[in-house]
Parts: sequence; C-alpha cells; structure tokens
Amino acid sequence: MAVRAARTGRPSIHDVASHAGVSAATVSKVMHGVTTVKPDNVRKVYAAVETLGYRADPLASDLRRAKRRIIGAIVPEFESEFFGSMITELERSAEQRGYTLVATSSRESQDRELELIQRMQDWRVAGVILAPVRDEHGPAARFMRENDMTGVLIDRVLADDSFDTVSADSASASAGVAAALVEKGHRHVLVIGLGEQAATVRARLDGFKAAAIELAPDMVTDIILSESDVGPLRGALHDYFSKGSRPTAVYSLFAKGTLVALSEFRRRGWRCPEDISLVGFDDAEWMQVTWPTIAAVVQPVHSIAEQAMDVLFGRIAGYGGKPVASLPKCQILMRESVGAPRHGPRAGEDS
Amino acid sequence: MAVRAARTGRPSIHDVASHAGVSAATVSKVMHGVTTVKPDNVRKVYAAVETLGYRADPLASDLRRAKRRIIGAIVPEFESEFFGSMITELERSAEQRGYTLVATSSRESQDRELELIQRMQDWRVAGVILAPVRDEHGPAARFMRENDMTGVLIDRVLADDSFDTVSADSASASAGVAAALVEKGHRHVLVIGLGEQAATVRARLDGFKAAAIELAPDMVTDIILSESDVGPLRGALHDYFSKGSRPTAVYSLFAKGTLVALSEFRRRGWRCPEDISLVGFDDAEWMQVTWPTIAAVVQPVHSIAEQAMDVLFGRIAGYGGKPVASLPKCQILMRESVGAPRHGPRAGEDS
DNA sequence: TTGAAAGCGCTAACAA
DNA sequence: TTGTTAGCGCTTTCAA
Repeated sequence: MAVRAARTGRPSIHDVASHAGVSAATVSKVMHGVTTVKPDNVRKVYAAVETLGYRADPLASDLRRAKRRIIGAIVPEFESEFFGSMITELERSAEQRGYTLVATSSRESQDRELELIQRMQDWRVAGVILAPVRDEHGPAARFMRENDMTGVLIDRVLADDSFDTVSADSASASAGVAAALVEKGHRHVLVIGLGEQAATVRARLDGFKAAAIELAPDMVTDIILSESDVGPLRGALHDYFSKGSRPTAVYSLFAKGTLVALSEFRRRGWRCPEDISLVGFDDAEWMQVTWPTIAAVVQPVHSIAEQAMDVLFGRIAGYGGKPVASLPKCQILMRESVGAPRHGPRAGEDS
Repeated sequence: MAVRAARTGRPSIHDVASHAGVSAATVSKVMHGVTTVKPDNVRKVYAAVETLGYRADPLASDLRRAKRRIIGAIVPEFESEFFGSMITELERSAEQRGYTLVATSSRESQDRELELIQRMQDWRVAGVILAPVRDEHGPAARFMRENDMTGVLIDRVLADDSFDTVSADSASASAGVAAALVEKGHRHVLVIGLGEQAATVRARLDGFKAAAIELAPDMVTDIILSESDVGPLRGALHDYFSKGSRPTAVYSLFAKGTLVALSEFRRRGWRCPEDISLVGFDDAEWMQVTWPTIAAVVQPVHSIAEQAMDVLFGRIAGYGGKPVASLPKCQILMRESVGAPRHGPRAGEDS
C-alpha cells in the first residue's frame, strides 16, 4: 500500500482512505463533521489522518466547490503604517472566518491596480477589498463592476452605487482641524494634498473650508494640490513660500505631505510651532516622540477593516441590498506642532 | 452552445474549445505557445479567447501540474517601513518570474508563525521566504526542515545548515556605529535590544563590542535587552537612567527601540545631541525631516529581497548545493542626533 | 451508512 | 497536427 502520493510527496485523501479501510468520500465526510458516519469509521479515519499527517489541500477543495475561501486585498502601498495595519486587520478578520487573505500592492499605479484585480478574478477569489489609488472610478473598480465581482471599496472613496464603501470621515475630521486651528487664532492656513487621490482630497478640502469659513469668515485658505506625485509638491511648496506667502499653519491632507512640509520648514530653518504650525492626516508612532510632537488626524483603521469585512462577507453570503457607505469617525490629536500664530518675522527672515 | 460555464459564471477552457471548434487540449497548447498547432487553429482559438474573455484559472492549472506558482512569505509584522518595503520587493521579484506572492504576518508570534508555515504547506507553495520572529531555530524553520519544504530564511537569522539565509551584515554595521561613536569621543554607550530576536541581537552586539574595545579600550558598554516585548524595555530604560547611569550615547539595535529611547529622552527633557546622542537600526522617512534628524543604520532591503529570491528560485529549479549565507552590507547615516559628548550636567539635572 | 462515479478547470501522454 | 483519455486532490450526488 502506497502511503504517500507519488506527485506531491504528501498524503492525499485516498491515502488516508485506504489506510483507514474506507472510501475517500467517507474521509471527506469525517473531515467535514458529517454525522452520518459510523463512529468506528470516524475513529479509524482520525487514526489514519494522525499517522499519515494528512492535511487537506484547500485549493483542490475549493476547486471542486467552485468557491475559493480566499479574499483578495489591493492597497496602494505596503510601506506606510496606515496600510500596514490595514492589511494586518484585514488578514485577522478574514482568517477569523476561515478565509485566507491574499494581499497585494498596486504601488500607486492604476495600471497595476487593473492587473491585480484581473488576477484576483483569475483566482476566483470569493471577494475583494480594494483600496484604489485614486477613487471609486478607477480601472479596478470599473473592472469589478463590469465583471460582477463582489467586493468593497475602502479609504480613497466616496459613496458608490455599485459597491459598498468604507472610509474615514475625512470631512468631519477636516472640520475638526479647522475648528482647532481657528480656536488657536490661525487665520491663514495652507492646505496641501495630492490631486491624484481625488475622492478623499475633495472631502477633506471641502470639510476644512466649510468649517473654516463658518467659524472665521476672515480665514484665508491657500491650497496646493500636486497632481501626480509627491515630488512636484515639494517644488510647489518651496515656490509658494519663496514668493512670500506666510500662512501661520499648514494642514497636510495625506501622510507624506506632512513629511514634505517638515522638510521644507527644516530647509528654511523654521521651527514648529514657533514659526509655523503643522497638522496632518495619518498618525505615526514617531510623531509622539519627536520634537515637537506632531499633531495628527488618526484614522480608525480597525473600524474601517472590520466594517469592510462585515459587509463583504454579507455580500458573499448573498445579501443583495443597496450599497452602503460607512464613514467611521477619525480622532484628532492636537500635539505640540500646533500653537498660536506668532507675530513678527520668522527665523531667518529679513524684517 | 453554452458560452459560459454553469458553476463559476466564467468561460472555461472547454467553452473556448467548442467555440473555436477544437479540443480543450489544443486550446491549452495555444495558450502555452506550443508551436505544433496549425496556424489557422491558433487564430481561431485566439478569436474565441477574445470574444469570450477567457482567462485560465491558474489554481486549476497548478493543481494539474502538481506545482503551484505561488511563493509564500511570512514576516513578523506589516506595520514597519522595513517589512513593508521587503514585501514590496519580494512581490515584485516573484511576479517577475511568473509567480504570485502570498504575504502573511506572524504578528511577532511564534505560535502563529508555525500555523502560517503549515498553511503554506497545505497550499503546496513552491517556496517560502521566512523572516522568523526570533531566529533560524524557531518553530516554523523546524517545521520546514522536518517537511522538506524549500525556502529561504531572512533577516533575523544567522547561517543555517538546512536553509539558505540572507540578512543584513549586522556585525559590520555595528562595528561601523562603534567606530563613528568612538571617533566623536564617546566612551560610555548604552546598547538596547530585544532578546527575543536572538539571531540578530547577538551579531549586532558582538560586532559593536568587538569594534569598540579595539578602537577605544576604555569604552564602557552598558546593555539592556528586553526579553519579550517593547513594554518592559521602556521600564528598564527608565530605571537605568533613574539609577544615575549617564552614557553619552544610545545605540538601539532595532527600530522600535529608537522610538523608546527618544520617548525616554523627551520624558527627561533631554535633547539630542546636546544631552545625549542617538543612533539606531533601521532608517525611516521621518528621520531625515525631524529635529534633530536621526542617525540610522540603513538595511539593504532591496539586496536582501533580491538575493533571497535568487537563491529560492535556484532551489525551486532543483539546485542542490550546500546552503549559502548572504550578508549584504548596511549603510550608516550619521545625522544630527549624534554629536560629541557634552561635559557637565544635562538639562533638568541637579548639580 | 457507505462508496462508486462524476467532475471542478486544467494539462500531459499518447494514439491516431 | 489533433483529440481522446486519464488524471491533479478534492467534494458531491446517488444508488445500494
């Protein structure tokens, strides 16, 4: 009796069957807890499983059932704390339900985003969590629509009428930032963002402007949106200050922007918050240990992941209601980098 | 003629076959570029593929070939820049060779590490890149050995005689740090690390001590190793300073330690580098934009990933030589957080 | 309560 | 040059 299959070197369900003196079908039943198997056979099967070290091949099993217990995830990058913890949470949640998460990175490329969603489709994943590069109208989302894929859109998205969406309530977070800045006395704020992230930029910008105007009608809001990449933003920001613009605070709509702003301040010898205040989207561990500590909008990563998976598995189970749009709230951590505006020239400036 | 398969809703190879008026085998041949197919049939198959939007199911294909074009990766966490870029690089490299990377996180747990490697085995992946929680003797590596899995160990590992290993040359990097600190005039350095990461801690520590003693025989090296977690380290570090120890520099052997050190300095009102110098393993984007900029050892992420994948695919291709141990070099960025030791009491200290 | 048979989507051997 | 046949490892009727 061959104890091991010839090809893979691992015992198959047939090896277990012959070892236990039953059929493969019976083994399958035992493995799935079907109760109509004679107790004696159940025992024999378990014994065989034990001695052979048998473990089912989930992919072969999925093939037959025509339903893969795999959830695909596509995020714009792996390098940030935000998406890193997002993947961690999604993975945990998927595994809790007996699924495996296959996480991929679009590396901020819409072309790659499309390739990835196609691969997910090729893999016949049960569902997809897509964090698009730009917004809910990107190529991947379109592909999902055209191919009736089941999935949920997260992060850089607004409400959509084909898919459920979950994203931080950027608008209200921005309103909170505006309120905090106004309260400190700021009346001239520079907002920087990435135009590429169409969905969220709009919400964050509108939320800020609306609240600012309401709370301080004399508020001046400058805006720098870099279309494609972070590089141009760096230049635009430098030009902006070089032309003499002197906002008392900068609000960055995305994580890298906060770094770009800090870098520009450093270049000019400006200190936070003495010379200029700074607050940005996305918290990071380092922000609470540096000098100064950096004020940040904390996105509810856990809630986003949890809610996204909840509705995704609802859809997988066949729920057919209209798409829902969730907007879990952010938290604002006003740290040292935000102070009252100073009067008079900054460090390194002539009168 | 049924254009779509009943079960998955997607056309199968048989749909293409009947649509093109050939057999499934012929379609398969065309898809694989076999040249013994009549040009006319090639054209017909392509046409059918086009109109049906056919794409092969890679998992079904792999099942039959008894070889999955999947590489599994297990890293301790997704949240750090280091492992984030590592996954990005591994993914890129795997895809270049026509494989899909399935990345998972052990969340710094050895139990989970074992479960994950078992799942990789269940999935019959072609190979595994394992970044163990602790070292090359962990449960996952043992499982790989016992089950003849093909894989490569990276990061927190030393040379191994079952598996190829790739990790940054921690010892020489630490020697470089020692040299730089000695050169600045430091003669009392505190080194902090995580005992849990047995493999790298040893190399980094030994490298530092050896070089320090050689370059400055009067060097005093204090060491705090927190066994399990970062939490205890925080306490130990606080106690250490509270007891009056006054090194002029701190060298952190791991990324989080750098944050813990900064946090402790902040708590005491000490400034870098005026009151104490700081240098740590692992660079991060924020380190070059904060005040002060933080000195760091930059690990060669790209090289590690590239070399690991090179040797992994060599093994997959059947190469049977003895395991190799690669040690790509680190780069040391000595930034503002490292200065000459000051004389006299620090800020906030009596006498 | 069981197992033979069929088949998920694909590929590989072989005969024609 | 092609199609038939026989599976990969598993599940699922369905007849016994």
